[in-house]
Formats: sequence, structure tokens, C-alpha cells
Amino acid sequence: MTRRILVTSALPYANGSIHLGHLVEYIQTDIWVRFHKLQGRDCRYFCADDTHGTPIMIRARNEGITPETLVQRMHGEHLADFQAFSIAFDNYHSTHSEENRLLAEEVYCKNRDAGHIHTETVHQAYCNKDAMFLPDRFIRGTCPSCGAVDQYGDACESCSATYSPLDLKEAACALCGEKPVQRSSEHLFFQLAHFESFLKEWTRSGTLQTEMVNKLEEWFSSGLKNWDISRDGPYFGFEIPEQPGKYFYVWLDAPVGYMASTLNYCQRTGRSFDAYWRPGSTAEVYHFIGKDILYFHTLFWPAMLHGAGFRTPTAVFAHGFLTVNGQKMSKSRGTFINARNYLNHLDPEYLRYYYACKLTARVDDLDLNLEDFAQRVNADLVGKVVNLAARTAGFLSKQFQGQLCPVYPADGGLHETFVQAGEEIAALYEAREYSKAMRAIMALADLANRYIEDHAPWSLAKQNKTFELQEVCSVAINLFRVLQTYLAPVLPVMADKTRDLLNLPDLTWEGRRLPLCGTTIQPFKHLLVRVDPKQIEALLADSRSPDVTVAPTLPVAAPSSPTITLDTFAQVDLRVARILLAETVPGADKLLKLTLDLGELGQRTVFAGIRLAYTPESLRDRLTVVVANLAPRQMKFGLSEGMALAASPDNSHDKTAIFLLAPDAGATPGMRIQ
RNA sequence: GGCGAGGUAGCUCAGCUGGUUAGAGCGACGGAUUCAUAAUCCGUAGGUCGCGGGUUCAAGUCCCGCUCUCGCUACCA
Repeated sequence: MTRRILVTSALPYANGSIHLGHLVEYIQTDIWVRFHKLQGRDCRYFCADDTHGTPIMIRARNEGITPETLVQRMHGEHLADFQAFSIAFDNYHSTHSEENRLLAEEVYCKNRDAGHIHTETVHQAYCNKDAMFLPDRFIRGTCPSCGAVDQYGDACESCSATYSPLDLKEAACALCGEKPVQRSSEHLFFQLAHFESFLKEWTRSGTLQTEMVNKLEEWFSSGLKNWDISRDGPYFGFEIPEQPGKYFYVWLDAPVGYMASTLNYCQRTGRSFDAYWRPGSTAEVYHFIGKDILYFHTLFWPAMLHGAGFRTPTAVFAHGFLTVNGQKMSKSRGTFINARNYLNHLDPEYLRYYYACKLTARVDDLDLNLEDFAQRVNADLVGKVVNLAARTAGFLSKQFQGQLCPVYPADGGLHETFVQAGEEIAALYEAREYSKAMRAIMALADLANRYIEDHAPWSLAKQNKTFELQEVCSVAINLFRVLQTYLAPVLPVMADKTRDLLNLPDLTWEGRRLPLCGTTIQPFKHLLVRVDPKQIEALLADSRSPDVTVAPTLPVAAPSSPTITLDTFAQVDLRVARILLAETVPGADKLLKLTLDLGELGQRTVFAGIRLAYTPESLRDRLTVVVANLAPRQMKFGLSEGMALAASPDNSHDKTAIFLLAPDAGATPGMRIQ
């Protein structure tokens, strides 16, 4: 019986562009799906945009458009990016759809009726002016712990303290600047604890990679927490049945989007949704996700499905994060690369191949080393694989009108070896061990090149041994065809060009077994251009420039602080200080202990969270600026008697982006800044 | 500081339940070849398997300690 398989990738949020990090997952999934389709299996790949939540609502408001319009636009952008990278969804839907509303309601109502939804009162910050409850990220204020200004409502980026938004000093709504008030509200909670034994069994039944199971052990042992699934309006999302003014939290209806996309597809194509998602389904259901959303997909999601009487996924496959040149993607280094920007410079097939070379079934992070990238692609794809056709197709076209031998010649068992290797390669694809699969394929390519070398068709041509020449070239082209078949899940565009070259209607896994004989091939055209390192440089340069880096992941532009008078400012005693000594602080990863000379104010000890950006040696003896009259703060590591001033980008993921202030030459320690 | 992952040739990585002189690809170097997108083929060099102990007849492979890197996390500008 043909396997019926449903595969998903995580839904990208409609608030940002697709970047190379996202693409690890979509390429990994797409390869898997294409592999199964190549095998003739009934495999479908569904995805959608994740569209709900406050950030979308606010961004739309800022742009002066409706959320629906925003979401529609992003849907188009995302789809265009995916198509350019040959990510071949069978359906790309949206969580803002009737299908999703119906299914989210069903999931909710069935859980509710089964007693899995409880009500709790929560206290939250509320903005009277905007008439809405403020998510933590939409409240800015002064950190109650360290006094840093303009911090988010949940955590201080300066001192890493975490707190409730209600504890924030001088809290202000990030949208309008008004002071929020505390207001209580009834929220709905999904009783995850009800599902503990079910989840323990489900997660340990071979559905997850061992690394994931280990991670889940941590969560099980610390106890499953119930999950707040409602938000008060205004909120861009679905209103909860019989709960006017309350909406599903975006993470509730996001995974339901997998089902909604399925339903939308099935309705369009006359298939059975139930055969995928209802109990008794014999279909296989797989989710590809990043390790960051493990909790949602291995606890909440199966529990919700189970509670609502749906079937649960067959397996969840997690992958690691992408690093570029060994480091986190960074805008300042130009390694935060958007899909669109990549497309402006490089062929998507390069990236698909390189990722395939690095992907395994494990949750390891994956490094995009750009130098390695160029070498690998050029050496393997152009030098080994494409070259096979390039060096033999010409003979066939010139001397034989493109015709292959009518009977497949003796090749010392090479073709059979290639066909046999397909079993192992298929198993590797299935197991998501793409890196091993690529190695196996390239080993075959080496064999093929050696064959050509040994039989030297160029010599045969000179000796007018036309019969042998046609044989050797026919063997080479047939070996090339098998290789392209094996690479087809990874390189669909090249596979298509190969079909054209060989005048084949299609390329299938089974089809590789029978060599091509007596058919003709088209004149050879380049199948892939080699990577020019200059293109990579240009890509990095473009990614570095802010106008091309379209990554609007910020929920809103940070509001400027309220206007103050000169008098207020004058209360801050800013002084020039010389760093006499900078030392690391045992037990604190971010801190440096600074011993400062403030001139007439004497020496001070100040702890500064700049360790990730500066080495102690680099700071010794340099001048900087400190707040001299800041209340001393007793820290775990000692008393901090002031604050060193440094600039850092808002909301940056780059922890090394810290820039200490420094006066121009001539300033001396103790000078007042005014 | 806590938790997790990891440190194997210049680079990217394999090395299963411990067992002959530690492997692959790429790169480098030397040679061959010229059909091919300076591609291909043959060969060479290059590794204290992070460091130090221990278990064992035998350890990259197990145990302990340390160190460094990465991720998450933590009362700490």
C-alpha cells in the first residue's frame, strides 16, 4: 500500500521576511518531501503564514493599514521567496482563514467540553488611551532592579533581571507613552497537567529524537504548567466562542494552521481531511520544526490534539540554528541575510546543496561557512557532477547527432553499482541524513569521472574509434542521469535541466534502473554557473547596509522618551572617567569590574555589562563617561558606584554590539559633562 | 553560576556497543592529461584525536577533574 504522508514546516510569522535561518528548515523539509514524491509516494507538504497577535496588529496600525492587508502582503512576499528557493508546498495557506477559525474553535470547544480549560484571574498592565491590555513587550520603563531606562516589561536588557511589568518603574505604554494601569482580567488556561501521562508516553514512543526527549525530561521534572490561551481585545485573531472580547492567543491557532492548510487543500482537491487528522487515520503526519519551538510542538500541540479527539503526529523532527561563519547571524557583520537579498546575488540551488551537505537527523546547529560554501559547490556540483555531462555530451552531439548507443554497453558493472547505491541513498534521505547521502552521491561521481579518465574518449575520437567513443559517452551520460536522479530532491532546477538535456519526460527513483539506450540528447548547455567569491562579498556588503536589510521584526519603533527640562537633565552628574583597571568578575559572564579615576571625585568601582564586547586589556587607561551620582547598587559581586555609559542597538540579538562612550582628546578625568 | 551540546588534519565533518600503522571530502603541494565551466586523474604532505589523571592487555572511543567554544538560563551595569 502506498504510504500517505503529510509533512509540515513551522509557519513563518507574518511580521518578518524570510531569511537564511528560516530556509534551513524549509529546505530540509522540501528535500524530504521531494524525495518521497520521487519514490512515488502520496506525500503532501502543507504550510501557511502565522498571522495573528499583537505585533501584527500594531505594525499594521503604524503603517496605516488593516492587519488583513498587511497579512495578505506578507503572504505574497513569503510565497515569492519560497518559490524562488524551489520550496514546493502543495498548499500555502494562512492562519487568518475560515478553515483555521473553524478548526481552532473545534480544538478549543472539545477541550473545553472535556474539562481541560479553566479560568483564572490575571493582573495585567492596561493602557487607557489605547484601550488595550499591553503585552510585556509593549511596555517600556525603568528597570526596578538596575535603574536602566527604557526597558521592556518582562526583562531588563541591561541587567537581565526579569520581573512583572507591574514592577517596572515609570512604566509607559510603548505605543502612546501613557502610564499603564493595572487591571485584572479573566483568562482561559489550557490544563496541560491533565495530559502528563499521555505526553510522557507519547514523547517516549519513538516520535522524537533522543536529544529532544532529554530536553523534555527537564520540563517534565519541573512540572507542566498550565497555558494561558486567551487574550483580551483588541487583538488580531479569532474571538473565542461564548467569550466575547476574548481572543485565542496566537500560539493556539498557529499549529492549528497545519490542519487548516490541509483542510483548504482537501476542499480544493476533493480529498479527505479526516483521513489525515481524525482518529483512525492511516496517514503519516510529520512536523519539521526548529529547536526553539519544541515546547509548543511536543507538549501543547499533541495535548490539544489529544484532548480534542484528533490524532497526534507520527513524529516531530527538530533541527538546530543556523550560524554564519561560525557565529550567530549578525547585521553588523552582514551575515543576517534575507532570502530576497541572497537571491539578488546567488543561485538558490547552491544553498540547497550546501545545506544538504551539512544536514543530519540530529538537532545540531548548522554552520554556513561562506568560503567552504563556494568551494563545496564548485568542486562537487560543477567540477564533479555537471562536468560528467559537459565532457561527454559534446562528442555525442557532434559525432552521433546526440544519439546514445542502441544497447547499453559493457561498463564493468558501473551502472549496476550506481543503481545499487540508490538503496542506501534512499535510506539516508528517509532518515534525514542528508550529509551522508551527499557524500555517497559524490563518491559515485568520483567513480564516473575515473571511468571517463580510464577510457579517454578524447583519444578514441582522435583514433576514429567511433563505436567505442559512443559507448563510453553513453555510459557517462547514463551515470550522470542516475546521479541527477539522486540529487533531484536537493536540486530540482538542475533536475529539470537534466530532463531537458536527456529528453526525458521525468526523473523517478525507479526509472534510474533502466539505462537510456538509443534515445537522443539535446546539445549541452551549462547546468550551473560556478560561485564567484565576489558574489558572496557583494551579498555581505548588501546585507550590511541597513536599507536592504528588511527585517522588520521589531514590534514597533521604540518610542522616544518623554521630553524633560534642562533642570531635570542637570540632575544627572556625568563625568569623564579614566579606566584604571578592568577585571573580569568570576561568576558573571557579562560583567567587567571597572576601577575608575574620577579626578576630584576620587576612585570608584563600577560594574559594567560590557564583557562580551570588550576585553579588560583593551579598556585599561582609556577614557569614558560615567553617571557619577547614581545611587550605589549592591550587587552580588560587590558595590557598583555609578554607571558607565555605552550605546547599544535596541532589541539587538547581537550581544557584542555594545559601544562604550568616549570623550574627544583633551578631556581629563573628573570633567563634568554639561 | 546552572543546564545542554561540543572541542578529531588549513576548512567542513565521519569515527557503532573500547581492539591492527586515526578516516573522508574540500583546500595545499607535486606530477599526468586536455574531452570539459582553470574542470578531471594519479600521488604527497599535514593530526600530542582540547589538557591532565584514572580504569583496561588495549581508549579518539569508558570514568574523574580542568579548560575553551556555542546555545539556553540566572538576584547581578
